[in-house]
Amino acid sequence: MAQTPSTSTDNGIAAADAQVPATPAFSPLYQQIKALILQSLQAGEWKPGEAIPSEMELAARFRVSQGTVRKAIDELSAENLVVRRQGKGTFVATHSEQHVQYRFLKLMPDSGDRDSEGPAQRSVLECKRVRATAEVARSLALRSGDPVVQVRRILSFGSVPTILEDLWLPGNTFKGITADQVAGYQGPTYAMFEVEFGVRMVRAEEKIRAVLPDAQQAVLLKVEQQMPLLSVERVAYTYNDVPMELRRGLYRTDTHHYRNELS
Amino acid sequence: MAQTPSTSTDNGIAAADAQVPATPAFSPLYQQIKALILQSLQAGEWKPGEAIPSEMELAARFRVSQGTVRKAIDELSAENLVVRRQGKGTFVATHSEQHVQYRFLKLMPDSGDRDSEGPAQRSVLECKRVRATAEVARSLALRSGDPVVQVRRILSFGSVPTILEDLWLPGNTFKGITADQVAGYQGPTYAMFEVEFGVRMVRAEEKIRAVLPDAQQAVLLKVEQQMPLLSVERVAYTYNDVPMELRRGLYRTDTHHYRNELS
DNA sequence: CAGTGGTCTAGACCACACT
DNA sequence: GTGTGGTCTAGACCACTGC
Repeated sequence: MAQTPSTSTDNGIAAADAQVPATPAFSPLYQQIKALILQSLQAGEWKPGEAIPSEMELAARFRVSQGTVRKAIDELSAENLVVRRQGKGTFVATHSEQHVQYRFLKLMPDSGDRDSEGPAQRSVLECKRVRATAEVARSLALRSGDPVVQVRRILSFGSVPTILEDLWLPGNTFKGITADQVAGYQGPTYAMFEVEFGVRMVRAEEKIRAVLPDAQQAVLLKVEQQMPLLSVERVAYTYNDVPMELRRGLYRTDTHHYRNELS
Repeated sequence: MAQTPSTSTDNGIAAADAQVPATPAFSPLYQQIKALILQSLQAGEWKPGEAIPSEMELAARFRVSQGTVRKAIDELSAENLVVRRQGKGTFVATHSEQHVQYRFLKLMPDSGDRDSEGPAQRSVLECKRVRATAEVARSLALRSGDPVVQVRRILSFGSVPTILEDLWLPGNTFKGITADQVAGYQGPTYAMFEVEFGVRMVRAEEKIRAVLPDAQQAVLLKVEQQMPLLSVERVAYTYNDVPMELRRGLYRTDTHHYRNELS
């Protein structure tokens, strides 16, 4: 990693042959540093909420300048993997105590903000071991029939059932998860995943549709079957784009709306 | 703007009194540079698609180092106001010829990508001068009764009507807009706004709901009234967070879905 | 006070695009 | 080759936090 301003453009890739590389495979130093920090993050060298070493320390460890470490951390920070706090340090991001609770939930009350309606009440209807259907397996990069945990729950705001959700989790990683754990944990469920299973969700993709509930769904949400609902299918990923959760939600949108910012 | 490493922390804010400032109002140099570049962008000093001066030139103009200009442009680039191209220069972002056509349209075909289904066919149903309702006025920061232009159109993919949209535009800025302009322009409508009216949309907010169409909407989209549709209400903003368009779309989501990425 | 992240500079060199 | 953005360094100083 040592590299002075007058170093060659070698890049650490020991070419076994002198053929013209199809891809130059040029990767700036700060990207390599970023990858190394990412590895430590992934390996759990620093736990969620903890501080990572200071920029100077990391610079010394990797034998690069502070500026290079800085640029690496800049990107990690932009990806919400890490949070900088001036005067204090850089901390591993966490779904707990994050000033943005419910980072992945975009449903907002039509009037007021999320604080004004208070926290959601959760009631877990089911939490059972099942085998992955072809569809679930595809989303979670498993094989059909692999063990998964399915959780069904309802989120209510002001005692009005608003979200009906099904979660599918890889059975091996979430071995022994119980309904009580899902229902009883204080704070976001993704925070519980961090504490109890060491799984940190880093990003997610959602596919949104308008649908009508089936008979059972209508009963559970206490709405008529003619009421259109938002169907939100989410796949959440840990590090390295490994999918770790499939979630299908039905949202009432008569008093709430899904809010999105485009740029 | 001249500031050497040993400059005082003055910051250009000539304090009229010595009271303790409620807000320190500290703004780093690069933020001030960013604001200046933003002003030039807004004033139209460089047109969409054109190159802005090189980093070295801007550094000389503002009497700061290249690194400081660089950080200013970094943020403008992150906000999609400007596009950097190594070896060529930095260009004013545009909705035309942007490799990401339809930057604000998140509706995707269920199978394949947007290229595979080809461009949308547009048919403009209406384009008329009206007076702003209270609701439209609120969204566009106008007063009730102010002149606005309302456009209604249908977007079809593979000759299947998929989106029914109403657009409201401030009448003063979009004076003289015609249905032919909206329908006939090659490329995104937002690109037409840039070329014909000098209006560049920079960001947008959307509120999404599931709804059933009324009788007229169902006829126009050629769907049954029981088919749930996505209602997408968008407010698009120019520079300085000035709202310039209100758009209400009804999306079919039986063959398409609204795609969102969370992080 | 010391330690952290944040800003700014000056200069060198690299990768890329055009001519 | 020239000019552009992109990377990297070294060092200084500023702003914030907590001891």
